Amino acid sequence: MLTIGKLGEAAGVKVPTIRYYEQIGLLPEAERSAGNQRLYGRKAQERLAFIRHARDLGFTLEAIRDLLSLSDRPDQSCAAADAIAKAQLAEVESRLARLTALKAELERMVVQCAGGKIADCRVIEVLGDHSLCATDHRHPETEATQ
Amino acid sequence: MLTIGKLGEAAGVKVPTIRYYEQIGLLPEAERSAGNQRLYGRKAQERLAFIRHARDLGFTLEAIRDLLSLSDRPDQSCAAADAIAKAQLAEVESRLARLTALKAELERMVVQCAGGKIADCRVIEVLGDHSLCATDHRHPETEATQ
DNA sequence: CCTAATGTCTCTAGCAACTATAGCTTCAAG
DNA sequence: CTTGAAGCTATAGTTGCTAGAGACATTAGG
Repeated sequence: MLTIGKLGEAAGVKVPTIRYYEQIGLLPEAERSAGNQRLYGRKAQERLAFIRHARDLGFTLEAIRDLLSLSDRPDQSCAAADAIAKAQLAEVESRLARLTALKAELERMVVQCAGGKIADCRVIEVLGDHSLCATDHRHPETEATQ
Repeated sequence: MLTIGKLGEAAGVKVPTIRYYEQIGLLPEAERSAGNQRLYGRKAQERLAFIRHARDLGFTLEAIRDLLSLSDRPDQSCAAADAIAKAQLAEVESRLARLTALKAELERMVVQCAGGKIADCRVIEVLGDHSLCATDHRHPETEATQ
């Protein structure tokens, strides 16, 4: 059995984050030692690794909650899991497209800056006037973290 | 002079967001009408457009605060503005790289899912075991919004 | 066996950048 | 003159954590 610190080290997750996951019900309430400290077995370790990995892939905690409850029912169809992953892929692709446009615009800005005075600065000028932009990078939909 | 609603419409910014920007000092306190409603002139409109555009390009409010105070001093060197833009470009490039790796991994996951039962689902399986991954997408640095 | 240094406990508050709600006042149209 | 939209303030909620305070538990060394 691992203490919370060892578990965190093993999974690459900070201790308060583990307690937070428990608090929001993503991890079950841990067993406690005689002195009221949390103890974790292999199942908890796997579950935390799952969460960590899904977070690394950009899934929201809500999506992970769904994925976890799906993985608890191995005999069901995996269509739902597939749909969640596809949605995440679509999300990533859309952010990728957007970021690519941003990158182009920022590069243009930076390259054009001649390094003189603010009054002649392309960076400031372009920021003040979207019509100077080549691409349409106007914030298209709501974005998540990362 | 525009009311806050008209200003928001013109700039593509929601009304509470404008009030929020004023609250955190990104916009100056607006003039008020006899009935205590905010009124905005062209200068405020330009400033808001600047903020909006910079937000669209992914700059943080903190960076925008700096850029705005730079743009208020036209005779100074634009090196600082250039540096902020370059930092933002670097940030975008790093997120782009990360998202590209995520996309590849998600695609692999989704493609391999045969659409059977959860027990055989590649999506669930891969999430549970990072060593099944082709790329190393482990969260490398702290990420900002978008 | 005692002490000091960690580690863990709970609880609360904070971060970015808004968004939403409640309960009120003001304004513009008919 | 009335009604409905738009404005006002103030507070709380969102996501996914992170940081702090103050108290208890555990462990390594002397």
